[in-house]
Amino acid sequence: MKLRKENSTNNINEIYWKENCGIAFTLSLIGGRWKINILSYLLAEKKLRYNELKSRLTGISERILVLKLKELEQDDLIKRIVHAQVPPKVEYELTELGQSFKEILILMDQWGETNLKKLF
Amino acid sequence: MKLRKENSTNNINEIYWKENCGIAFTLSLIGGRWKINILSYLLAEKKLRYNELKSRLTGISERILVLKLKELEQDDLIKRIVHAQVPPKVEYELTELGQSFKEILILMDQWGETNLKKLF
DNA sequence: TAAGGAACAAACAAAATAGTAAGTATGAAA
DNA sequence: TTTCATACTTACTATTTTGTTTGTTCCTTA
Repeated sequence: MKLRKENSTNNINEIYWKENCGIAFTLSLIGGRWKINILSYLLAEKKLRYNELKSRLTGISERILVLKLKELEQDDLIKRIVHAQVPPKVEYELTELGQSFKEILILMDQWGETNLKKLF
Repeated sequence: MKLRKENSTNNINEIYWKENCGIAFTLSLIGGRWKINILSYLLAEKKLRYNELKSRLTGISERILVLKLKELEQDDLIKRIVHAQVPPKVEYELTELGQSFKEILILMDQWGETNLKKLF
């Protein structure tokens, strides 16, 4: 899944900062275009199916959705619940760790909404 | 400075989310490998020269440092103070808007430090 | 007159992230 | 027996971000 070059400067820098700086560590888990959106939908709606997430995340491709869900699961921020059915039914929800982002997400949302308005 | 393709799906998605989601907007300003670190050093030390930032940001390249400082300045998060001297002296400090990130930075730092410890 | 410091700039290259399009598995319903 | 729905894979391509290297400017001091 990961194709990161073990010893690229980029990768070395990321590791260094993740281990030595709380903020960098935090950002490494929720950074990028989609992860916070996934988290905040799950925060608001508790439990969502794959397709429900897909339709809410306007513009996301299936590949990226699956990829981000996997990464979030590996980092123990979300939980994957598989129902043995046909057609398949898979639900996602936040773990306890995922829930602990709540405050940060709320603050980031407030900051964003406040400052977005200034631009329009 | 920007070489973004006006109508790549990637760019379209970013714009859509920036305009419609506070968190996405926030993240668009502080995301990436270095920006939050720059902000938090400036938050802690008030005012820093170019070289001082460079030496604190272990591993950063000059090109990226300059680029990120420019972006932060354009987004009005930091202020560039030029002293007319030779050799040059340029200082950076947070704007008021930059300062308003304080709470978020602190929370992200706390979250990170707490959860970093669990890994070691 | 040559070297030096601070803060960049420019050309190029590598790495990482995101997107596209087509295909797979499963069993039930038509 | 073919179609259908859901939740993905896979192979490939494009875009974006990050890093490397070398060079510039300007006055100052040796």
